[in-house]
Amino acid sequence: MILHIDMDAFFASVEQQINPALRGKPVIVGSRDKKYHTVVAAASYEAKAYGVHSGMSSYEALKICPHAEFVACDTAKYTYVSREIFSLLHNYSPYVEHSTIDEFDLKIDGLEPLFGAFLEQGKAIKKRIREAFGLNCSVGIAPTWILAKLGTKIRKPDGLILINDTNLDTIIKGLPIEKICGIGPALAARLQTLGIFTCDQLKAAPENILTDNFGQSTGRWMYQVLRTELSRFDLENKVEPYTQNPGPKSIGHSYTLPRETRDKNVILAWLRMLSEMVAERARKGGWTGRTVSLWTSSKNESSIRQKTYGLPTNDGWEIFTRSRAILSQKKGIISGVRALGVSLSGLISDCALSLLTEQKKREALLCAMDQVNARYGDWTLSPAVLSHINPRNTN
DNA sequence: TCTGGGGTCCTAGGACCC
DNA sequence: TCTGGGGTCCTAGGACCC
Repeated sequence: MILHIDMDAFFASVEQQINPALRGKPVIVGSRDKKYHTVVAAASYEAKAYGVHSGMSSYEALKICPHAEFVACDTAKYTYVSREIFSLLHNYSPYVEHSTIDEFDLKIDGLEPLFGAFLEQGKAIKKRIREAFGLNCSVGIAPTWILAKLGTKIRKPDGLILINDTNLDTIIKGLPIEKICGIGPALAARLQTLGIFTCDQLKAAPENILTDNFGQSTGRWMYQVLRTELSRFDLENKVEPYTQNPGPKSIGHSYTLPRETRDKNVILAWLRMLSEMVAERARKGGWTGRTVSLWTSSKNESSIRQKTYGLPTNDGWEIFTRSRAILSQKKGIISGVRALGVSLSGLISDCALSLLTEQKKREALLCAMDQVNARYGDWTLSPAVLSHINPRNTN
């Protein structure tokens, strides 16, 4: 059984806890330190009541909710609170996972003797988080991660639900397919052309219809996503949360300019800036990477060009040089630039690299030892611990 | 004054090697 | 004179998530 926790209006709620003057008021957390030219990263439930939602431009949000309090996004703050919640959850299960900044997963099989029935466990955790942080969350409990996640989504805010074979079909009856994590606008539109609009319709769809239309991978996933029994294939295909944090696959930064530009100097200045930001973060995390990607976008189009180099780097100048080279090739790079981004992938952990260096040093050492011994006779050089039985040692 | 910024995964085709 | 197949790496683009 998976117990999935999704914090309610997380960023906005943290701000309201830290600053009591914001409590009970509509709060908009913007992604940048500007009231306009940004989008809504999170909205308090008071703001949501006016139709404000994350992702919409703050300009639009302030139009429909002019008296909202605007707060700049402070990721460090939210990360701190998130880690605190994570460590608190270890009191409830030995298996806790942290999938995003405001979501957590607990495996709760076999814990009933300690904490009571599944719903009781959910209730206790919600209460504890509220007491400790003043924050509300929604909890979904189900045999698979995807169903637990669905549970939090349909019971938000402050929800609690247990999904199992007994109530699954009742719950998904008439539920729009977009509620499933992984089915966005594009897949939903394609499903709708097949006459599939709701979760119960999706569950009733024959597997071959889904695989014929969406391929083996996505098709099988769609067939399994609303079922409680999973095959090995499905366990490998994210119906379950990942078991351990595998580290990042890429590190990137991007920036949207106030307006579109063709000025090479402006573009290069930002390229340099973004490269340094990426490099700094890579070094901080102990990563180095071989592939540099340059993303450019204008009003109507966007493109990504990437190039893989033989040697990994986390040097800002080197990343800048590589991204500038991609820019100068111009193939597919759009001329007027509104936003641009630099990202480093093909990441290798610094540790692995230094292990590699250590290994190289050791190989060089052994090679040198062999050469000396070839020239001056076996056992001229040997490991110190062997000195007392060294055939060349007359003592 | 008019849309952010951080990611992940999948697919498909081309180049290249054995 | 004519023709295979498996595997890896790389790139571009699409879809999705918070």
